[in-house]
Amino acid sequence: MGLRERKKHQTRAALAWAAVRLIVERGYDKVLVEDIAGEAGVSPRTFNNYFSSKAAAVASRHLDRSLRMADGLRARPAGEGLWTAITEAVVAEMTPGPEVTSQPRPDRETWGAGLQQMMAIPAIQAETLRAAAVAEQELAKAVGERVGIDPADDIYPGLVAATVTAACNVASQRYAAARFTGQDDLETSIRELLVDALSQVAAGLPPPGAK
Amino acid sequence: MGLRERKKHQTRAALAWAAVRLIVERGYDKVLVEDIAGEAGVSPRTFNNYFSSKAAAVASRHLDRSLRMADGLRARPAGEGLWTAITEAVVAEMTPGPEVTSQPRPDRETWGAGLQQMMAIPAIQAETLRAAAVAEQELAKAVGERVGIDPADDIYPGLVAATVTAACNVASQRYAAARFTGQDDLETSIRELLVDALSQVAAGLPPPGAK
DNA sequence: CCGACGAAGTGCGGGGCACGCATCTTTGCG
DNA sequence: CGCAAAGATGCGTGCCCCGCACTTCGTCGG
Repeated sequence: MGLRERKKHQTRAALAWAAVRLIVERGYDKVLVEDIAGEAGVSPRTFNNYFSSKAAAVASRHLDRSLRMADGLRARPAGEGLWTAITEAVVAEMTPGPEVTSQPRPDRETWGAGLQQMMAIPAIQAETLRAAAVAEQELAKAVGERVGIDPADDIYPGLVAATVTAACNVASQRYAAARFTGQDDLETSIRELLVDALSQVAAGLPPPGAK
Repeated sequence: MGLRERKKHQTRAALAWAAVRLIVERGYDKVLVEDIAGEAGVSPRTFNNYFSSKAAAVASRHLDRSLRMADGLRARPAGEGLWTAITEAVVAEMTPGPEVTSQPRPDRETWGAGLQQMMAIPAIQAETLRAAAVAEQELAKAVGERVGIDPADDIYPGLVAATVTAACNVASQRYAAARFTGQDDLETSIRELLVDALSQVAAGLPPPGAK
């Protein structure tokens, strides 16, 4: 990869990160495109060469993460069961790294509150969901490869991908909600939430004694 | 319901419908808010009293339909199995009424092409997904009522709702794709697609001989 | 090594859009 | 019949998104 492409990725990442950081700190409508561009050291016009909106910049991180899930799934050993492979690939991407968990507690709470504010903005929700939908296509391909079914021929890979995405959304939502409730021994429990949700959908969600 | 509220609903419906019709006919960026408002016999400013954007107006029909699904589920007989009830409620809302199927064939194809164009616009996709997500909450409540589990206590209702929504999305997507492929003996097969997708997710999507 | 090519960054300008605010009109109710 | 509330409208503003033209700088063939 040449210098050119590397700089491009750097700029993209800088813009996306700046967008998230500033918006979490200040609130969505108190951050101008100008601010984000400035933070990343480029002109405002350039921002829109990378992202079609503020919301898209924020969602791009989610998109990238979701795309890495598909890659992660492809990287799982071939002998592994489908749902085990999926669960591992998902958990690997959804677990916060040390750059988060090593933050001092009060900072993390401030950040979490800001994050919730941000995710409450309709435009952000919409773009985030769209990002998930885009990545879902890629996930469907990866699932198709693993089980040997072309997504174009059979609905199965698409259904698995959609279901996995849905389970992730529910789990994250619940994770965020629990934080608000107060209890936050959740550093590990995001994993548990995901494992639980995925195993339930894999098992087929039977109605009566469902749990 | 007083006259006031009825007029409000009328105006809302007129705006939403005008938005869809004009955009399908002309293309998203060749329709101004002004046009939609004019079509509905209301001032441009009023449009934004009802919808926060063009895309939101379009998605509102999807939102309403999805909300009716939750109501439809509540209306199913109590003895009926959960997934049967869900399937019926979903199919009831997703089946196009006679006002569509009675259109002359060429008109319907033109309309379908325009619809696909519209659904290809990122902003529309995003808002549509968001509408589905909002309605999903309501669906989760309805599921919770039916199985006697509070969505706040247990993840199950949320998972069912999310999974159902996902299955619907996959089915519609596939329905639209098939139309593009040329074969359109699909008037009934949207039903079959839904039944198939829902039964698969209900059964748990086992990997090997999945079909 | 160099020169042309093409991709990325930038500045400018315009068409809309979303919304706050003040005002006018309609509705429902006592 | 008249008034309080809710809705519709008009106006003004700040921002956004993008098209276009121009500059800058990696990249690659000769």
